[in-house]
Amino acid sequence: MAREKGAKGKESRLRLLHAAARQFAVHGFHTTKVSSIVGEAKLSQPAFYLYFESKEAVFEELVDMFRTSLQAVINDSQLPQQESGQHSILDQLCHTIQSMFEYFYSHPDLTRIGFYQSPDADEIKMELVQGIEKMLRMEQRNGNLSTDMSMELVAECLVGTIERIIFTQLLPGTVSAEQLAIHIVRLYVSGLTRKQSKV
Amino acid sequence: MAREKGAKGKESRLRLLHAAARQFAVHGFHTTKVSSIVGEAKLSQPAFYLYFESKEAVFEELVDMFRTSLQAVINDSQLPQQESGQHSILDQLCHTIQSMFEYFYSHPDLTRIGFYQSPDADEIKMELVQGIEKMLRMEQRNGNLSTDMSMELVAECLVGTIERIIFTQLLPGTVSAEQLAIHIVRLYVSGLTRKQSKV
Amino acid sequence: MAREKGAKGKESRLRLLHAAARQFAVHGFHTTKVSSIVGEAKLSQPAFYLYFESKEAVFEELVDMFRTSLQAVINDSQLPQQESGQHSILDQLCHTIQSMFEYFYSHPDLTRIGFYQSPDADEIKMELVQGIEKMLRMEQRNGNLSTDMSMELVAECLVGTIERIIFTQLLPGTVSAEQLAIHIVRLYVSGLTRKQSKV
Amino acid sequence: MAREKGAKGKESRLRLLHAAARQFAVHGFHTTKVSSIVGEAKLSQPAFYLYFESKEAVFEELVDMFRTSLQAVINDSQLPQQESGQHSILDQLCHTIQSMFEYFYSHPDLTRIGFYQSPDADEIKMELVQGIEKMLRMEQRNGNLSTDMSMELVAECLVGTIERIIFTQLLPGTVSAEQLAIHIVRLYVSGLTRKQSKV
DNA sequence: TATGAATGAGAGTTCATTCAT
DNA sequence: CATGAATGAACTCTCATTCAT
Repeated sequence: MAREKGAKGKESRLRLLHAAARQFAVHGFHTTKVSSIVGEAKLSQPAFYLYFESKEAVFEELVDMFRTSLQAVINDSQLPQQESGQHSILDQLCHTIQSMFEYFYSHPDLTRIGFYQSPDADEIKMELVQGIEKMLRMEQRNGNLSTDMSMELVAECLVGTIERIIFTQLLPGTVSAEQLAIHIVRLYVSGLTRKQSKV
Repeated sequence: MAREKGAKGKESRLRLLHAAARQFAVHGFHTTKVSSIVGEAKLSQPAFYLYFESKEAVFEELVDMFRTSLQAVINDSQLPQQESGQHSILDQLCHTIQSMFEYFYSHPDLTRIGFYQSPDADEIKMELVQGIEKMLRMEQRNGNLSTDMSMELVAECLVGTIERIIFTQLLPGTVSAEQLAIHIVRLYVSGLTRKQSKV
Repeated sequence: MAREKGAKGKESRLRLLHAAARQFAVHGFHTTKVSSIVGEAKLSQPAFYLYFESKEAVFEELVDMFRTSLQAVINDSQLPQQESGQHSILDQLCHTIQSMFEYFYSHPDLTRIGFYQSPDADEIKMELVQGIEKMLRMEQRNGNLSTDMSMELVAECLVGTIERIIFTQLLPGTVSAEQLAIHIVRLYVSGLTRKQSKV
Repeated sequence: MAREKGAKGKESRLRLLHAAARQFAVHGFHTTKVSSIVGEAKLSQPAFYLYFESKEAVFEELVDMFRTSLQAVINDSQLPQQESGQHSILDQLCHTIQSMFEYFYSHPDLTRIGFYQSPDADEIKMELVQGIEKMLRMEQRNGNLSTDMSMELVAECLVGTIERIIFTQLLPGTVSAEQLAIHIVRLYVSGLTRKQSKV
């Protein structure tokens, strides 16, 4: 199976993958018919099975792509050099969130699939929570954050926020990734009370 | 059709409704088979159609129940009249959220359906956002909240948080509705910075 | 599955079973379509799955019926009381073979399936060989048979003969079960040479 | 189409033929996929259609090879001219059967196909029956065989035996072609009764 | 001579839904 | 009020076969 080698084959596979992502994102797994996928990809149904084992298999492939990319984004964005100097509080977190938002924004279908449609969604979000929790803990250790809240709970809250914001603000294009990241971090850091925040 | 009256009929209908809620909550709409619903309700398939027009119809009925109840909870919890003096900031919000959490906790299946499974989930959450936004605006007008953040955005963030917290903290029973409400509101009001809040 | 209880259900199941036997016997497993089975049984395709798990399942059920019945025939026909007196040589074998022939004749479809179409055919025939070998050994011990041939080989030969004779003589109705049994046993006992046999 | 000439072409064709024989012998016609045949032959699917019209066509070609060869074996082995005196009874038959066994043994795949898998199997066996019947009749006319049995029936019995013995004794290599031929003929000629035969 | 890529046709199976009782 | 029995419609997947190179 999947003996394809040449450029044409790879292109067809990609077309199918994109079409599948679109359909799954919009209609969900069950409502998406293989026939619509191949329809959008302008191929016949058997062609689908030339490149994928089953409808489930493509779905999983897409979910894995999302999952892997998301992890990569988190890891890669963690790099910004921690200089000795005064980077304002939580720059790191803000930067990571912005990077994630940028990824989500440029992969809306995968994001919808990975966050909404997949049975693994919970797991994926858990991983996200853990990543964020780690960052929060670090800041906490650095003395930048209050010690009387469970950072795990805060991370959960933040992930919930992120998740929702993606679909109501980011993907519709209402607000930019950067703005969104800034707003959210400021909110979480300083809260809603009058005294101005410094972020 | 066949508007049933007797007690037995009503009971059967209820059994089906509960069974459906359970199945939908656990397996989602498409994966839930009418046969499993009637199986759990210890009735036959035709009996199902004696009480409901279709599989979709029960689902919608359940979603509507959730939607309506949620609205009621919001409205009812809004009542505690603001007495004379200084009730600590955002008591109202905290109370509302706690009431909601209590409702969610006692109706986990409906909650899962209304928040996760339903195509109307977005709408329902929007309504929730609006309710919360209204409250936040009021506090803002009362001078209790910073004016340099969009209360709409904050409401969105808060709803995202609530939504996630329900499934990871509340329903598993890890934290009580009251505690959860307090924590969340404190987080949103005071933020994560060192200086302790008094909420 | 297969919740059928009433008389009508049982009758439908039987109709399907017969139709399946017919179709499998004539066309073999792969060429037989579920659509032809239900066609012959005057039912719709879903009805088929009301009574059987799959096309393979019916097939196996039929094979098992054949296998079991065949064993039963062998066992039951082994009973004829061994009197002290002179029952002519190999009466027992002859009687068993005749009983088998009678069964085959009255269940031609099952026989075709069990002997020709089933992947288990080899096993079934092996069982048959063993049954016959046992009888031959008994006669050998009784001093009725030559000791310089492997009874296992003879049993194999005999089963081959039986198998073929069924389809070319018995089922077409050319020769009766009784006549056939007598001829075969006589042939195997006395051989083809001039000196007359006494059977 | 495309009557190929070159050596490479002929070799590819042969490879396919062998692969097909193997696959058909093991899995039967329907379960054998063209893809497995070309897989075993290390060629691509279109290559298959370069040399054969269809899956059915190869199958028929193989069956025809078997059928023709078998006839040839029978005819050729009939040659050993009956010399002067008393060649022991049924030497001819024994020799023919041995020749056939030798052919079967060296062409196990074709044999399985021609005897088991082909729809023409019945016809092929009928031809075999006729060949053997002719020989038996000749011996009968020569006064070597009893006259009170139908030689047609005996031929049928013998073919059944041969058929089975091939797959349970010959092909597994348990017994040699020569030994097998001797045993069988002795059995059919002298039977199972005590008085020893001299064949 | 050979193949990567593609497809038409069809099979088995599932499921929500209804008929007859 | 309830069910055993049945079905229409649809969907996923397979396979022999061909096109274009």
